Amino acid sequence: MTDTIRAVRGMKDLLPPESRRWQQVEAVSREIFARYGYQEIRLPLLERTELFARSIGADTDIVAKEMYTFTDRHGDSLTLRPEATAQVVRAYLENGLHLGAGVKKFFTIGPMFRYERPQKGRYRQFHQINGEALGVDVPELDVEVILLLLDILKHLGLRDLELLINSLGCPVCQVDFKARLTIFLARREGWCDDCLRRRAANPLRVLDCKSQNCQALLMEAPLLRDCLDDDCRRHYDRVLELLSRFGVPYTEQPRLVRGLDYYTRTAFEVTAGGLGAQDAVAGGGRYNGLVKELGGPDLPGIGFAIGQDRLMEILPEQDSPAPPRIFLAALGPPARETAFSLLRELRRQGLAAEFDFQDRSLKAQLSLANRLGASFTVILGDRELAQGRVLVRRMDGGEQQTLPLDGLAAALAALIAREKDEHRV
RNA sequence: GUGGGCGUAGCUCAGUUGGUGAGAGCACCGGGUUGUGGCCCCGGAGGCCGCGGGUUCAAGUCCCGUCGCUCACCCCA
Repeated sequence: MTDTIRAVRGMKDLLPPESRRWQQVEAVSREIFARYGYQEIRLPLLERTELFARSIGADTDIVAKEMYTFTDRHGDSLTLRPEATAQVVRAYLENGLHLGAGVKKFFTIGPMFRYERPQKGRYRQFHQINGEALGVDVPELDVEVILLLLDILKHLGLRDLELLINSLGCPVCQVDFKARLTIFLARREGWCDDCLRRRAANPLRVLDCKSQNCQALLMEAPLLRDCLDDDCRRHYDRVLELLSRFGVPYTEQPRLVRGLDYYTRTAFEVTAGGLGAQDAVAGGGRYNGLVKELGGPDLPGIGFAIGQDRLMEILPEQDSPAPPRIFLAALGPPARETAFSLLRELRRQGLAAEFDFQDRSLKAQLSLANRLGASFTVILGDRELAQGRVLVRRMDGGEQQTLPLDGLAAALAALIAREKDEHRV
């Protein structure tokens, strides 16, 4: 168009009716979180840059090139959060939540920011639903987190999801593995340019290169799971055992590495069709070194993030019935006066009511009522006003009845209640 | 950052080898009912054809540039 101001690249307006579906997704999530004993925390969108630099890893793409970072008026370097886990840990420590014994379980929902080229399923402002459990490192908790995640997705009506899982081991295993992998990578020829770069910076990333050629070369690469020490091995085996026992289908993905440096042991991803190249709807894993890294005691943690924008893309259609609405159609100034008062009265009764703020013909008003999905329209003109009555029109059939203006709110409430009962049957 | 595709009405899109007046469907407004919605019929409003430059007698159509959107790479949710 002309030079009207547009939304910033990679950021979108969320409009009705879609906004309603987002609310529904969030409501379902909250309900399932509550069932599993996870409580909501709401966190700032802005943090000191150092928090992310230290937790996510200075060499990761997120930190190296994707953060929205700026200096505030005080000279502090601040960053719009690119992910939630680091923040959750920060809040956990800052508020002394780690001091009590046992597991602490949280969830948080909100926007994250990464400066990337937008594409399908990837935006500069995107939205995550996060679950985090801190303080205990037992395989049962890993399984709980995965079950929780799958439960949410299932309650949202998603099917045909695939759970990919791997163990990244602990830092000790990783040192061993990286050494072996580095040797392997150096001995082979034919890596793509990106992998040559990764080989130097972070060899683990070579593992999930999408180039067919590199994947072929990787067929004989050492596997993380062969480098796990006894504890990590036992932990991983137990996770898999429990998943099997609960009948949760999974696919072991020995080359699943994930792009944040803090992951240890269990790492997982949920993928779905229909998302294009960005097919991960959710991902997560254990982060046993993170709390300590951020200055706290050596406490473990595990969590996941659901990509809400991607989730919305694959959500099955399901139209929720519109709430019953009453529309007030008024003809002429005196009737409009009465109608406006009546509008307030109906709403005070808890009824959803609306009227035409433009003074238009009855025809136009009924047409509006129809568009809004009103179940009843109250018609109020001079004739009705003179008799102290109104016409009440059912919008689905068109039958009309006359009701006294006195006590109209209660009468309509009764009508609506009966309506609801009938729908339930 | 790199590459492909696309920018015509609020939305989805037509627009033939460049050739009188810029179109359709949906949505919107009005009429067909003196005070009665949906369906139907009639009418109306709404476009610097993304922007700038060039070629040409003539550009929505061809060329260059630019901005934007989109998909993909990188990487992740």
